[in-house]
Amino acid sequence: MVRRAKKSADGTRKSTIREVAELAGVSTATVSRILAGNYPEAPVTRDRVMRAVKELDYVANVHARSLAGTPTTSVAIIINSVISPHYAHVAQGVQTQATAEGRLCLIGTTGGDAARELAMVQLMREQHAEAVILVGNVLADAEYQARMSQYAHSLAAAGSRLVLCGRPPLGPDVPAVVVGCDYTGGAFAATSHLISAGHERILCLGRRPGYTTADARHAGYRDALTAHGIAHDAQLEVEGTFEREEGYRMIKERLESGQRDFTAVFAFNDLIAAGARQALLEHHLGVPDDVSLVGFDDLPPALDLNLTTVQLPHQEMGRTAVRFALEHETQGGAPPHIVLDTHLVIRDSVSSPR
Amino acid sequence: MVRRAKKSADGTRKSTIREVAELAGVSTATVSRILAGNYPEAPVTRDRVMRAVKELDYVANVHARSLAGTPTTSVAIIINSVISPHYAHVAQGVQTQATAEGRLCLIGTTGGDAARELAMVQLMREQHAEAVILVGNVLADAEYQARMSQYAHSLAAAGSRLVLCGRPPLGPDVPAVVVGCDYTGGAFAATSHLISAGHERILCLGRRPGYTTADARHAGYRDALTAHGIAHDAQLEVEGTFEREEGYRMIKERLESGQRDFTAVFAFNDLIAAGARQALLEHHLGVPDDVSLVGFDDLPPALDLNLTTVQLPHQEMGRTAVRFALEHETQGGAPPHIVLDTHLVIRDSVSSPR
DNA sequence: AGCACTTGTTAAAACGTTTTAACTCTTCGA
DNA sequence: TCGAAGAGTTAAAACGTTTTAACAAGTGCT
Repeated sequence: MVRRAKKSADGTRKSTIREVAELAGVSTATVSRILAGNYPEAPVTRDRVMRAVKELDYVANVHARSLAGTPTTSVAIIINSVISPHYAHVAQGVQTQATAEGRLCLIGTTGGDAARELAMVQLMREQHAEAVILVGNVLADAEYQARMSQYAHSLAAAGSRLVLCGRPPLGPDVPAVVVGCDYTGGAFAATSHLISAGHERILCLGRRPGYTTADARHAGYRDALTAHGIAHDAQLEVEGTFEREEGYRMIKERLESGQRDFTAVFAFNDLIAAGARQALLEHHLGVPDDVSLVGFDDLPPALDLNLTTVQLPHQEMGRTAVRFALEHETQGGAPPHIVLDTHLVIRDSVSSPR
Repeated sequence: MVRRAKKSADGTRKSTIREVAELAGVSTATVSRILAGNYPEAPVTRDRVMRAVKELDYVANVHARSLAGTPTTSVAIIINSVISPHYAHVAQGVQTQATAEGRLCLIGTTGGDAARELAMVQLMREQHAEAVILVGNVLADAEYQARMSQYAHSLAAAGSRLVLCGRPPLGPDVPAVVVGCDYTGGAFAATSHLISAGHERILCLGRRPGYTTADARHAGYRDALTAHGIAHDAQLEVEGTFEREEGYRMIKERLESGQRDFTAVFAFNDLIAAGARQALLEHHLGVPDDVSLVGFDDLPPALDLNLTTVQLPHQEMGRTAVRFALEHETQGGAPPHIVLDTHLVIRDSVSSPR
């Protein structure tokens, strides 16, 4: 019996493999094989099938396909926000590599909300994403450890894989790939650079105890001071988040209260540096003539500000995350922990103190 | 007969609705209904089922579900690159709205390559995305018209919908939603602002005949000159793409060849403005003291440069695209064409000519 | 001619859901 | 006491692929 194509309400008519088979006068198995191209096939049949496919504008139904065997391969990335340069760059790396490896890229944003993160992870798990990449700054407390372990196991149970990008690793028994970056080393280099120029009173902006990325940078800052025999001064370590407005606020508040007790500023990211610079300028302090400034990230604002900063391999992190997530998939063994390098980019925002 | 859960190679064990049903001592139909919650259900049964679901950490298989009825709902966005601020903002809007409407967001990048765009559209079509949103600058020639029409029909045939975001509309018979922005009006306002300040020799940067976004801005520029009775001078209209380096190049080449024949610059986007500004500074021309500068987009660099610019509703465009794509889905009628407004943001990069 | 391959094709059984139609109890009104 | 209506549940039929196992038909070797 000939099965007729069903017309749906809106007049849409998706063609099925059956119709193609009928039109070509072969079985569905043959069509499937010819399209997959992994079986011996007679040129004549092949032609007939291809012609039918063209004619019907046939596209295989992914859902049916996934169900039957060939699982759809996609990689998911979950970030705070697409418009933050750092996340955008990592996402670009993930997207590029995913495409290169023949995978589709799903993207979800959380706005920094742990509940939405959880929901997203669930969603991606339902979608059977091959890997779920979580990126970003986070409070690394016990609650975090527990939540991530749960994600990792839950995903592993569904045949997927958790990747932490720029987040602290979990235990060795937890099945999660970790891709990090030597933040501490970068901060050490940045601070050392200022010290070499003769600075000793270096303000650091963006301290946020408990948050991994901030902590790592702070550690590098302290290490550099120690290495050069300079005592650290807690008064010079200002707390704030990683946003432009915060950089502005931190400097502004300090200058307005008359604390002009530093000759250089190390901002924990370029956005903070941009805000800080604006506040400095408003107080008639030039960069680098009056105050030296070093940032972190080397993202768009840096170039316009002529900012000496620490370059991070943002895109490379994304690419690496995908690469290892998929590679590791096939092998067994302990999940890898990769650490990428950073390097200082010297522009024109540092000079010697007067 | 009791079917046992299959163990896959890596020890993974996804639980099926069958197992849940067995554990709860009911049929799969009941489990499905209780989870969907759209049917009468006895509290006792409900409890048993929910307990079983919890115990097995059961998550329904999307593919099976889509195949059987409830189609998975996702929205796809295809852009040049995630790291370009404009695209990132639109993508953020799409992501936000998609999530708000309970949809997943797929993302693909093309790098500006038409072939990859085609491949992406195919891919999204296979994925049964409810809507495919194409955003960005494009050469609006006949080939474009043909390609887009093909996309639109192909997607419509698959029950999906094409959305053009910041791209020129196709014919009225082509099933594509168009979300645009009043680029011409914005450019008119920007140019008028310069003219009001007393400028008559206004350089415009980023001309690119045939490319829609550039053309629209150019039209606004010309209109403003005409409206104020100033004759346009083709010598003042410089060709270039929408990148920072190009802005730098355009000004640099001009100044190095001694053509210091303008008092103001209208850059077709903020990146161009950033590059232009750098070149101006290198030639010891201050902004706005020596040369006035207006940009377009109001994206991150603008704030740091204190740039007067035209604000575009980037995120709103993304949100609107999703909203109309999904809304229109249910109704019939001609596909909508929405045009959003722009407005001038005045900062400190314009002054009167000396 | 008989046998063992290879080549090309197919019918039918998965895959894991949702949904249709049918079935069994209760309950209630007449 | 009967019949109808409703509540709760289920067996079985989709959904559109891939894949397994089986089967023809052709080829070369003895």
